[in-house]
Amino acid sequence: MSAATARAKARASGFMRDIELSLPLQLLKAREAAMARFRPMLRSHGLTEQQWRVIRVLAAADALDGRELARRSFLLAPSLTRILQNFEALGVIKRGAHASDQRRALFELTRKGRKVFDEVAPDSERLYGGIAAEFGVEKLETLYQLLAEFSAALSV
Amino acid sequence: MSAATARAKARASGFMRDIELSLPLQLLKAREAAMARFRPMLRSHGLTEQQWRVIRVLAAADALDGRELARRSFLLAPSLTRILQNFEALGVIKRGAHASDQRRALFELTRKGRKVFDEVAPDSERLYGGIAAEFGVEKLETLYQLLAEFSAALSV
DNA sequence: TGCAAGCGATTAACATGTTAACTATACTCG
DNA sequence: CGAGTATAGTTAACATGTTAATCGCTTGCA
Repeated sequence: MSAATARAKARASGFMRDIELSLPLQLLKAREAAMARFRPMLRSHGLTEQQWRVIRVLAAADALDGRELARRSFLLAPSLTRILQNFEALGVIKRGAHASDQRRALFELTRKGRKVFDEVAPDSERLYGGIAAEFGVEKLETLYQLLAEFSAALSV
Repeated sequence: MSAATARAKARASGFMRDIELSLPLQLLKAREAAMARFRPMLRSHGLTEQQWRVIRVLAAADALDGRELARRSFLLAPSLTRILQNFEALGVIKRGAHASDQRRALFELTRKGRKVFDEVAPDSERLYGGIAAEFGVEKLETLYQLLAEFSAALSV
């Protein structure tokens, strides 16, 4: 596009920063760069990224209710409901009753679920290590810090 | 979970870094913190985030073929196909033929599409300005830089 | 006690993400 | 020229994202 055309377009449609200055888009690109490595590995284990997050959270806890599971795995309730129904049918998790609140359900991995975790975790750690090495451990730390500050700054 | 339980679990299921050290998850959280502000605004205009990306890209260009539109809006081909079919039916975009390649289609905004852009762009700029102000322009710049380096480092 | 409000989980409806398959067109090289 | 390969776009199938509505249970409070 010529400069004249650009000016004409600016008059016609107003100004807006270039889409390259869209933070959601750049966050998405960075995320995709990382997920492009994890996704094929997870797929070879028959898991989606979100399913792996659920297994990973449950492996680090004992039993969790849905609310806490959703918070830690950063999934919305409807997505979590579907994943848990699927996992329950597959025998990867089991559902228990909450002692004092009949609304809640408690979820935990079955032996089969823990086996899935044990199979996937080493692959995940290996890929993560590769990313840390390529990008640089210090820069990675800086990025974590900035992301945390950003999330905190906007959550007010 | 007690320390003893944690150790037992570590023996039983192997080690894995805490999920808080998942870069995809932290990128997702930061992205969600930002999108939580944009999404209600876009919804009030009847748009999804992805639909707005398409309009925004087309507003900054003349006519684009699907390949280039997908690249700039960072959408996969199937998603783009659905969005463009929807937009075409609504009269937001129009589809033209490519001069020398019958496989390609050229897409551009209609007058109606440019009107949508003109209505949404000021709201988008306003929200973006608020985020930049709250997080800090310099830190935002650092974050952009780190994200770009990360994406570049992993795209090898 | 009883009821209104709140909460946890699910369901519904539609849009997008993800991979694979498919169609039509374009290219390449013998 | 022509078979084989590559590319642009679409379609299919299933999983997740997003918002709204629903249902049962719990809690606060008159």
